Amino acid sequence: MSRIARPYRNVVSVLPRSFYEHAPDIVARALLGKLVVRELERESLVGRIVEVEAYFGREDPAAHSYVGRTARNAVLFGPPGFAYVYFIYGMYYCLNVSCEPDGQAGGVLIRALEPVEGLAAMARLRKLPPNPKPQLLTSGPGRLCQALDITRAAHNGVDVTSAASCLRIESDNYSPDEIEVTPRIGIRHAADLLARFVIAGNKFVSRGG
DNA sequence: GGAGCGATGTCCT
DNA sequence: GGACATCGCTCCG
Repeated sequence: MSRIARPYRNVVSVLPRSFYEHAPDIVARALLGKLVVRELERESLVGRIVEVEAYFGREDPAAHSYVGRTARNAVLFGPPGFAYVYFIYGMYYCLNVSCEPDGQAGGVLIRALEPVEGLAAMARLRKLPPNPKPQLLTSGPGRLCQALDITRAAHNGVDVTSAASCLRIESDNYSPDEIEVTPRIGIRHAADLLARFVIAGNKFVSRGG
């Protein structure tokens, strides 16, 4: 029996805004292995980032920012380190983090987490029976938003660099051994661009893990 | 285990 | 009106 209840929190700190002030592919790679922390009323839900995709600004036909600034995508054009949450296929939400300096569009889509803390609550939020296969909780962009109760109304524009935020990204100084790079998934335009980054061999990536 | 498909709301043309 | 950075279910092997 360990005296340390939550060893992954030995040295945990929220990532500063400067972490996100770079090109989306740079930030995407760097986000692998970091922790998404979602504070509920009574408990914390935590997952480790194992799969991400970079979406570039005005030059990327697959990016929401390609068409220029609109009401929906405004967060992508704002300062770095803010959550961009959008509603897709009439049913699901997807979580991104804005990057690049203020005024320049760019973002990173969080596609899969390895669940770390709060698995029972995640299963309830996903409306799954108790003790499901953990891969069903947070492997996939729609799934992880459901498991962490992330919605556009509550979380679009939230500052993920604030320690006081109910949705933030932290580091416990873990860094993945090997990173795999592939084309992005589920898009029509620029489908050949190598902008998807996964922790090699991780069982919680959304496909082919 | 993989291909096919329907569900379903919002945004921009 | 059409597209959509998805998912879970069926059917088929």
